[in-house]
Amino acid sequence: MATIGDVAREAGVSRSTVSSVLTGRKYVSPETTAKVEAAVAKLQFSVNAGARALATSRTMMLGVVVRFHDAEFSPALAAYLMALTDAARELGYSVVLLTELDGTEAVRRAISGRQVDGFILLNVVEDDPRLEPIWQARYPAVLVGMPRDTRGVDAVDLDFASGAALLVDHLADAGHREALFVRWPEELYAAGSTYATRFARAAEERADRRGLRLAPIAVPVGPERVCATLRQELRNPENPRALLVHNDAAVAMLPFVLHELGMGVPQDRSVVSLHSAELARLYVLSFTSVESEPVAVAQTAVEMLCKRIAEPDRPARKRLVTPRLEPRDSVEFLG
Amino acid sequence: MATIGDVAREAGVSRSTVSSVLTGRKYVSPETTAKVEAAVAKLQFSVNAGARALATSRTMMLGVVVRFHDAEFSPALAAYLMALTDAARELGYSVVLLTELDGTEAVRRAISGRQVDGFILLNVVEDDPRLEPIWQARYPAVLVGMPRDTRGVDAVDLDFASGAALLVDHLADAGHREALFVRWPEELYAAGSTYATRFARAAEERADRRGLRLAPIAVPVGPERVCATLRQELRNPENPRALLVHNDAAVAMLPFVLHELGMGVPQDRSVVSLHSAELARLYVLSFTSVESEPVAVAQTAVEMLCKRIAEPDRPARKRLVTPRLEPRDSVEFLG
DNA sequence: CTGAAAGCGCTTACAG
DNA sequence: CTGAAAGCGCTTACAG
Repeated sequence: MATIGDVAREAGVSRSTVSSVLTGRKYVSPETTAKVEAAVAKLQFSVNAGARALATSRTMMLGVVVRFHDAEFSPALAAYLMALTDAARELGYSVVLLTELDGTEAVRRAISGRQVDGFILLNVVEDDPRLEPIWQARYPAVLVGMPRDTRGVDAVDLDFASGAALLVDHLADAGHREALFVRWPEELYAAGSTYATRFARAAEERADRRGLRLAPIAVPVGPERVCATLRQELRNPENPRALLVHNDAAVAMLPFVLHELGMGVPQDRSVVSLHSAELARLYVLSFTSVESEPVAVAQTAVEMLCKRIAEPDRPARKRLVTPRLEPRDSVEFLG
Repeated sequence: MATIGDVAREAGVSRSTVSSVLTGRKYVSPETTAKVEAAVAKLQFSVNAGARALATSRTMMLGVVVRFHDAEFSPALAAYLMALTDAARELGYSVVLLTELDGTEAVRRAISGRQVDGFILLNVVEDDPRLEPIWQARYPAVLVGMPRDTRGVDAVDLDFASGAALLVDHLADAGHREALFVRWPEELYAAGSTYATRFARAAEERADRRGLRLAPIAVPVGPERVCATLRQELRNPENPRALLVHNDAAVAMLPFVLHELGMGVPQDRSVVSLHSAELARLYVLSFTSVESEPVAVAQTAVEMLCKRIAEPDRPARKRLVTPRLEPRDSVEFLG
């Protein structure tokens, strides 16, 4: 492995000059620059990341902290990780993965070992314990998810409120006066999942304003039980014929259950949903929907984190990525 | 942030002594050790990862290189990443994520920047281009997937051959003489996917030996087309009534299509399948199956890589994780 | 515009 | 059993 000294010798300049062209932080004459670059190419040199980290106290690593609640159903995690990694590289950063297995400890260790320059916390919940060590160490971080109290930490998420409004309006505009609100498992709300709660609250509020009565249905965890619940609720003649779905598992199973019950969309049932974008790749989705925006959210998260690393003292920000409605003719127009 | 010097001062010893107790590579008297440990605890000291990396030329980072073929259908990726990260931490390593977006380049950069001590390549294909820079630099690596030529690199994978044998035998033992072989999209075989090819070859060979005629069915990409293909093939009266499925998308949709066609399992159709373990969490699965073992495979991969890092010159190994049959009464016994 | 020197925070022979 | 010194490969004031 070539070092900066080898390059310097090859180019006939000093090590500091090589460093200057490498970092670009100091003017170096075009001729010298060319010589250095030639030497770099010839020796296939590239900066030793550890050495640079030590000298600059910047690791150029971002820690992504994953946690998962069992009640969640999200093939989308991988999509987020890829999007984060790509966005990070765009800005010169690498991503190190931290799992929740030993939870907060992983964060603490990464901080005290100076392994990363900052953190991105995925799937944030209210009073998220991972926030504690970060907050204590005043370490740069971005939350993906929007707890009520971000404790002065930057945060980004899909704008679930406007997503909820889009869907409620879509039903109300078509003349519906009541809808089944198919929710996540209760555990998820209890666990403090921010998106579940925020969507629910916004949906209820908007429905109220638009004169749409919402009949909430808690869907249990596990594919069989999801199907059973849907079957039962769809069969119940008392239930409204419109469905507002915020539960990926239910969205996935619904077409099959409807088909099984011989129910057509939108003739027999009107359906709108908010779900993770990845779902569309895996399932037959034919409902008017608002989809999560993993790429946009990931990019925003990385950008915010990099800015925060550069300027630790700027005021904390909250950003919401606005989703859009994907119409798919799944709602009956009642006039 | 406390440094080793602060700890030394606090404990009243030299920096090298502190280092000795930290690394454990030199005997230090119990009293001195205790003093050092007290100082470490008091100052909340923990070794600066970059500095240690520079001094030892060990980063304690493992690069996990993800790539994904569009024809693949695998909510299992996240499961693999988590399992790898957990296994790595167990051995003191962190995981940095490298995506395929700029493919081989990411690997090359990580090598020349000495960012990681070794690589784990996920979803390896025949003649995988990511192998090139690794091989050139003689860098430690483990392939997850088993190409015909591993080029002297360690490799681990599920034993698809024995999985195929288990399933074929299960059908043959029940007296079936022919089966529909529901395969991955042709693109995947063409792309050199090792698991797709290895399963197919083993299944055919075993079926031959057991007198089971296999009628191969290529399933296209995309949920709608998967359903359409299944529907058509199941309706075709010429087709065998037993199904051997190696295609996660098909496994996921099959129960619904069967139900739709009013076909019962095992009365009307016998089904066995090999699929990723994660699938069972997401779908209603009721077929006798062989499931992938992400945790076992990930652990083996990490262990192999760490051994390889420790002993660069040991001969390359190939390891296959043996799967087991999960019986679910989905095969009719023909006597 | 370029270079010599110090320093980042560790580890590791080497003396003692 | 412990410590002083050199070195890992960079960057960055500071002189010139």
